[in-house]
Parts: sequence; C-alpha cells; structure tokens
Amino acid sequence: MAVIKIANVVASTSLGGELDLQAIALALDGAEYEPEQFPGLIYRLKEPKTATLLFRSGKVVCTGAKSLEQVKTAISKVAKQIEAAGIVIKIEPKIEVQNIVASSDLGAQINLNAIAISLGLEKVEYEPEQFPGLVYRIDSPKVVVLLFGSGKLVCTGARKPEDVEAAVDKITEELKAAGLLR
Amino acid sequence: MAVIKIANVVASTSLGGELDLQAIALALDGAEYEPEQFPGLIYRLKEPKTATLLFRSGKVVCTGAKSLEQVKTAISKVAKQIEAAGIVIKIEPKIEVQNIVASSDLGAQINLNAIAISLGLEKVEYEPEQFPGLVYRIDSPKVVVLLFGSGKLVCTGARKPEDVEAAVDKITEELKAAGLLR
DNA sequence: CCGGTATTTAAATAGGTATTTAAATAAGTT
DNA sequence: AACTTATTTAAATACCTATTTAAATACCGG
Repeated sequence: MAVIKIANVVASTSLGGELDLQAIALALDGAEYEPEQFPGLIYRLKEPKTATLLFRSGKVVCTGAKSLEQVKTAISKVAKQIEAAGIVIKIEPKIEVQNIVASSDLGAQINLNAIAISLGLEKVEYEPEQFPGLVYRIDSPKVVVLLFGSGKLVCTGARKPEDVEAAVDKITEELKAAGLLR
Repeated sequence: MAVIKIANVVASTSLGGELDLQAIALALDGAEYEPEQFPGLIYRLKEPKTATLLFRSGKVVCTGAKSLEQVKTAISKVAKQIEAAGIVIKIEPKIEVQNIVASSDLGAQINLNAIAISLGLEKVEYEPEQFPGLVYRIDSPKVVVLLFGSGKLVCTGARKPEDVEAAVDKITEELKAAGLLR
C-alpha cells in the first residue's frame, strides 16, 4: 500500500454576513485587495501556511492547508482577526472541503507510452511534448490522476482522503492487471 | 397578458443650427469629445440616467431613457445647459423615437430547440454556441425578439410601445398554437 | 532559480457573445 | 465616386471565458 501525502486542501465556508472588504483590507496587515483584478481579498497566514480568499458576500475559500484540521485552524484564525477588527461574524462556520491534491509513489518506474495504450483513449491524455505527466480520469471516485515516468503520481479533485486512497488502489490494480507494474 | 418593461428608448432630434462641439466640450462639465474616435460629443446625465450624443450638424441622439417622458426631460436639460453656455438653439425640438428595447416574461420555461424548428428557418436564428438567445424577426410590427430558455424575452427595434405589445402578443399566440407554451 | 506547460476546486466579477437604432466621420474596397 | 465597414451610446436577456489562490509532479527555456 503506497504512502499517500495530502499536499493541498481547498475548502469553502461562509461567515454568515456581508463583509466590507475595503475595511478589512485596512484592518488586516498584509491583506491584498485589488478588486479590478479579482473580487476577493487575499489573506495569507504563516502557520498554517495558507491563503484565504474573502468575498463581499461573506463567502470564504481557504487553500494551501495540508489537512482538514489545518483548514479549521486557518479559518478560525482569520475569523478571529476579522472579528478583532470590529466585524460581527458567525463563530462556527460550516466548512466544506472542495478539493484535495495528494501525491503518492508506485515505487517503480513506469512506461507511460505503454500505459496510454493499455488504459484506453477515453480516460487517458498523454501529450509529452506539452506536459510530462499522463492524465488519467477516473469516474468513481471522480478524480484525476497524473502519472509520471518515475512512478510518482498526483491525485486531484477528491473531496475526502478516502477517495484518494481508493483512486490510488484502483490505478495500482489496473496497472498490475495489465502487467505494467509489479 | 405579460407585463412589458421598457428598458431603453433611443430618440433623435435637431437643435436647429450647427453646434461648436469644441466649445460645448469646454462648457459642459463631464462632456466627452474625441473626434478621432467618434464624431459626436457624449454628455451623460445622472437623472434621467441617459447619454446624449451631440453632433456638429445640430442633430442629437439620446439613449438610455426608460420612457418618452424621460427622453423629453433629458433633451430639455441638455439643451438648457448648452444655451446657458451661450449657444442659441431651437427651444422646442421635435423628438422622434427611433428604437425601443423592452423585456417581458412568458411565465414558463420554453424549449428553444423545439421553437427553432417550429417557427421556421426564415424568421429564426438559434446558435446556442454563439449566444443563448433565439433570434426571432417579425415583419409586422417590424421588430426583433430574443427568446430565452427561462421564458424571458427582449424585444428591440420598436418605435412605439404598442409595437412591443403587439409583438409579445403575436409570439405568445404562435407558441400557444404550436403547443410550445400553455 | 524563475516562469511556463497540466490537473483540480470554491468564490465573484468583468468582458465577451447577440439584437436594435439614430447620428457623422474615417478607412477600406470596387 | 460609390459602396461598405467600423466607430459610439444605452438597455434587457443568458451563457461563456478569464481572473486569483494553493499544492504535488516533471520537463522545457531563459
């Protein structure tokens, strides 16, 4: 069973009321707010190392966390800092994970050309001139796996860590069944 | 009978004599005059929210009004401001409506594919890849109606509010007769 | 080392797509 | 010289693209 390492969790929530982003930009040191470029205010934390996007509607997106725990910690910290700036918000927002990016390692080098032919054209994209990874789309769980010649892989699109595990198991079995991995 | 909402009235008139647009641009705060780009001077009002185009010939185009009354008010205001700047003009210009844009709602969702086939190719254009609305041209009154899947519609090209009503009635009856609307 | 190539995802906003119409001027084509 | 296209303004409608953020992976070029 390959070791899976979660690299990035993207989650969203709502602070329950509209936010005055101009006021928040002034109150939070280091906040970035350039509405002509992007409607969200960007606020980064050093620990957990994350970037949180705040929107006028009160919606929030948090990226960069390595676990759901880190997401909770980051959003809590940001909410407290906003509250300290005098803005009333819902203290216990419901956090929803929207995307997990994880990496793993099949433990051996693999032949991407052979795999592209074996796994079938409808699920595979492999254009080495454009990008060195082979793109493999799985229906269930609904994720995308990037396979590399080194045997390393990246899995994106999952909303639960279990989905990542299932996807890695699935592709491992498929490659073994096709004789493309021992 | 669907409620019809007039969204934009375009009207033209003449102030009776040639206008020195350079002088007017200097006299009217906020006037825009870039003759290399467009031969008209653009002057906007906040109330009624309109944009009036002034031409060297004395011709005038007013857009953005929600009613003929607003057109009259806007042109009157602009004329007074030009006169206050020392330019003699005809006080009671004859205003002619050139275009009315109105919106309405059929009150139910409609199947644009079925409608495109049913109403006939010579009056209908429906290219959803290019624009989500179905373009329906009516000969009498001579207007164009944009139909949307939501049942909402936009009618353009009319010169009288009654033309809009007639067009909406006409298309409503046609859709009912074809069994495409209850 | 940096930026780009590719993948995923939420959030919200802008610009584009199309339709109509007057006005006048420039540029391009026949 | 005549004709055509484009420019600008406003508005409703609905759909698309793009923008930004983070991260792993591996390859290219500067």
